[in-house]
Amino acid sequence: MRPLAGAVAAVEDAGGLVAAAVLGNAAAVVRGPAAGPYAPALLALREAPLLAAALAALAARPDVLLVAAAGRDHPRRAGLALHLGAVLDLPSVGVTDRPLAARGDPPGPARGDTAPLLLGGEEVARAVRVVPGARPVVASAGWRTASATAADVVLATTAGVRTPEPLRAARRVARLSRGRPG
DNA sequence: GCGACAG
DNA sequence: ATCTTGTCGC
Repeated sequence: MRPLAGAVAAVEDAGGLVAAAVLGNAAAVVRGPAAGPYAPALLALREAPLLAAALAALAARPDVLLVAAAGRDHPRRAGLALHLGAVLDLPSVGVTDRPLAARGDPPGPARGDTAPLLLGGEEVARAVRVVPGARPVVASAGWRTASATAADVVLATTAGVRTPEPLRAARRVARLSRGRPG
């Protein structure tokens, strides 16, 4: 799994979003209206269309897609990260600050320590300690990926900062093109 | 004041 | 998500 892509959406204004996707040095940005209002567990209905467009605008396809949203850690086991992977037919991983529906004990204090996050007795994500002393990150299993893989990807794309590099890059691109004409 | 459920 | 203030560590 070499090429890793990251995708995030930022708020442009009331009802408007800017979606950014990055793959190595390449980046794609798409701006447009949100497909719907924000509602917990229904994020895909709001951001999936624009994110899919941004990812489709990328010249190459990644081996794994990282999305700033939940994957299988979702009431219906189908968060935005899962939707995007399915629609684009790409293995995907979800990364969030906190679990949406899954529950579990916190991971150990050392970088690399992980703890399972369960939903109905099934492990759907893993709490990952990326930075010692900082809150763990949630690595959610996505489209065709297991939570262990999600945790591996998160650790492989981070060093001293909690957020995976592909997502940081995408967020930066999105914010830079926000608030401008075009 | 209470609770808090991705972004 | 986004904004802002304040504190801490390197």
